[in-house]
Amino acid sequence: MNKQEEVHDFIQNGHKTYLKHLSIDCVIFGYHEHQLKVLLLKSKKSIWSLAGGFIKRDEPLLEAAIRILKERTGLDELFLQQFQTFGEPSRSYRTAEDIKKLSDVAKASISKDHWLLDRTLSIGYYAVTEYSKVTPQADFFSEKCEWWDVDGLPALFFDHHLIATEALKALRTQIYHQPIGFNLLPEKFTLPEIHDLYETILGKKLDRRNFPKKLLSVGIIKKLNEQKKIGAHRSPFLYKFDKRKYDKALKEGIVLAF
Amino acid sequence: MNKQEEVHDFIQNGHKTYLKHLSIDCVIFGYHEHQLKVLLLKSKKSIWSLAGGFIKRDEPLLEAAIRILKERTGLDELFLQQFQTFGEPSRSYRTAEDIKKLSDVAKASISKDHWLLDRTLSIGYYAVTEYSKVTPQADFFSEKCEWWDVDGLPALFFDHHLIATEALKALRTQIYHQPIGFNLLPEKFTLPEIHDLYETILGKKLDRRNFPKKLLSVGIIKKLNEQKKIGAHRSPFLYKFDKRKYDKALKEGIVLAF
DNA sequence: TCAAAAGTGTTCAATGTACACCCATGC
DNA sequence: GCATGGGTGTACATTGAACACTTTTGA
Repeated sequence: MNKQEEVHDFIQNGHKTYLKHLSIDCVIFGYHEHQLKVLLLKSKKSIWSLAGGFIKRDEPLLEAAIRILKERTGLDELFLQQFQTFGEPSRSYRTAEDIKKLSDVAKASISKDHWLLDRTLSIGYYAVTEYSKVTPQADFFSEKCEWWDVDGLPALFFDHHLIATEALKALRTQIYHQPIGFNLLPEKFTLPEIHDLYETILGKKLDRRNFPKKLLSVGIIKKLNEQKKIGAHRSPFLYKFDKRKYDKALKEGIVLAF
Repeated sequence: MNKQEEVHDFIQNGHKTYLKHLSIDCVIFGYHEHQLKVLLLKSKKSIWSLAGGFIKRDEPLLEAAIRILKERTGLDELFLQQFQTFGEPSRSYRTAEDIKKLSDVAKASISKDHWLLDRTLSIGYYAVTEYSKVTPQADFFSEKCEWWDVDGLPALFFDHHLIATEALKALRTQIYHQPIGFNLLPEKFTLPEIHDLYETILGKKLDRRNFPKKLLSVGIIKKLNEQKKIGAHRSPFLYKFDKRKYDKALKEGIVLAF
């Protein structure tokens, strides 16, 4: 199927594949060079939106989120977290006009009870990734797929601005209580690297000398006897996560104060 | 409509009123005399379950949760919190047999595509209430409605045991970051009363002298110049919440350590 | 030898934790 | 006067926060 056929098929037959009234929206955060970004999509005739999708009739919820994420980023094994379900009735009213923008299906063929006109609740997930790992890939709906600075998002579809804001809040709360970094950093990483990750996500400066104390004392990261060559400067030591303690902290929660 | 007719109508016509594939389950926690309980319902031919319900086609999600809660407890203005959405496909498969148990509708009238046989995702909310304020009230499905000790729940419907466990985890996490007590305690309450509330929810002893320090230093509670007569013992002072600071802490979050 | 980045430890302040004796009340 | 429950403060330990100079590296 070519792209146009795919869209057409989705509009005509999606209701046979997907659950009604429900969608998933993923807020995909990417960090890079001290910038926190969100991956947004845009279709030709429409506005920017989060990476979203529907849940297949027999698909586990988490698998659907992973699938949607993979369709957008090509990555799995990201840090992925359900954080809130959005259910205002007004959040999602589409018009036949909106659907027509998706493809050149004759407007007449969109009946009043078309499945895409239904009220939709959306289950919000957020993900975090190192953004150079991701090749933004527009899917069959979308023309563009780009990273936007979290502090400068454009006008967004529906309530996606609210979803993005809540996701950021949830991520920043979470980072004080769960370790983060596995799958976001290389297997062996330096203190400046992980320090940067935390500063970027929290959007604030963290003292360079105090920062690693808690992670080390909890045992989540371990210093290795190796250094990384970084060119014209002093070689930083490499560290790695202690997966056992990391997972324990993930499960039981920790209290960090930065 | 009498009860039997209501059930019948719900089974036959519910799909016109409610959203497909979606439900809400409320884990209603009640505390009383240092015991933390959960309100459970049981229908005649079935098993114990959480207080659940469906979302009306144009009803905001939160309103639906409030409505379901009110149907069960007669109370509104409870501490009510969305915490997770459950979406395993296997979580909710009913059989025509299950539906028949709800009423004496002829089994033959339950077609294979009956709306109650659909896969259902459930949005989990929890609530907390002082349990003497609640008159457990069986609804039109249920025969019994009782408080069960959180540590001794019976076998539960579907994945309701998981939902209850996750709710308790969420409540216990939340209580370290948001104030709780408003609408759960009388307008004026004593330190022993609020101390008891926290001990009951957390399921552990908290030092009587250290406990109020943080709440006082953050200004969430204020000491009044009045005492409560409690009979044969020394009269404890009354306190009340500073609603402005309470709400601020609710919104911005706090860090408590007990 | 210089510029850029990374390594490292101490002091002080705030917070958390442990702990026990006296007081009020009603019977 | 006694049993019960409530009121209260201090000392110590832990944690967090602030802060600057030295070392390494390659150009």
